Amino acid sequence: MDTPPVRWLTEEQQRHWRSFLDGSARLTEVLGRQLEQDADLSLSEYEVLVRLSEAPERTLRMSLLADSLAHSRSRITHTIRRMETRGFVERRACAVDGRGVNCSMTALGFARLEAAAPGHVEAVRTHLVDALSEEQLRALGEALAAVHRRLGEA
Amino acid sequence: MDTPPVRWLTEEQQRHWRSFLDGSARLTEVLGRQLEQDADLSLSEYEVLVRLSEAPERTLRMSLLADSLAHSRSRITHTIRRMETRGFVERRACAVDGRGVNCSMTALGFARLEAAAPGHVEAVRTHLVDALSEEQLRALGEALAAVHRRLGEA
DNA sequence: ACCGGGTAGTTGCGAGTTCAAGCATCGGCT
DNA sequence: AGCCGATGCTTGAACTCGCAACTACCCGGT
Repeated sequence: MDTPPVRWLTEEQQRHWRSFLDGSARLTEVLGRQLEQDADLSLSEYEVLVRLSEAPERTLRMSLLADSLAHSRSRITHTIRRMETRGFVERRACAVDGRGVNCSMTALGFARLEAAAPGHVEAVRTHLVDALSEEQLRALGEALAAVHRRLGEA
Repeated sequence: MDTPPVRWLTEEQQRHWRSFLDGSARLTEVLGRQLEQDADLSLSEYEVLVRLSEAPERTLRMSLLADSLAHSRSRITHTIRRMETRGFVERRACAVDGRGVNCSMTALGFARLEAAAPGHVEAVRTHLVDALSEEQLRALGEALAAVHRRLGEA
């Protein structure tokens, strides 16, 4: 009835894991900073706008927004409330489900996204896409897709 | 004198970039949650303890701690202050540089790290290492190492 | 029709992070 | 020696986010 021995990581596994932790933190940090400075948007606000811009009617339910961004519901509520006071989005009750709330992007929000996108894409290129070979980028994406699938199985 | 056309990402590049953003957020989230619940430590507190445990005398300057974790100086100050009140670390003035502060891990801090490590390593295995092939993990680590190098060149 | 458990979203508060400002020290220069 | 910009670290306020509690609504079973 004793605990099984700990299966520590090899030195190499540890190195990769730390590279990931460190690199991803730094990467999202510089991308967030770029957006903040050039477009006065946080990375999550930007992503909210992107999701809305791709949705039919440029409108999404709060919970879909939350799920697709992997954010908590309360986080989305807070974020959207702030964006609403800035005039980028608006909320209205959902007709088919009395509990639901539809969030849609305003023209102002769309304009802000259009203004922010080129600089952001350029930054993603500089710091990620162009820093890697095609294979590396694919491997990176697929690895994290696998991680995501695994998480979903729980 | 007009701006060059935006070099948008291909659909595939976009997919990989989003996988990365999404997957890394979810991964660090579950790992942080595991630590929080099982060991009452945040992921950054855990990493502070790891760095200290590996340092000579189990002691590091505040700024080295900050740099090695890619955290802001004020973030480290706050984190260490909280950990100090919990008895995990202590600070004392640096002898050779009057401005510096040495942070060292206490026995209590070391014990806490030892208690937390097995569960954390197990979680890293479950959600990352065992979810990927050896090549995938290596590719992941190397990709982010490359990103890190590129960031340093700026 | 009504309960009851589950879902959608919001709210207040506490914990953590950033930002700007500040203090002390260092080290090169005159 | 004395200045002065740079470095190391801290502080307090503003802000973001998670948690738990709450309201409102949906839907299945009775």
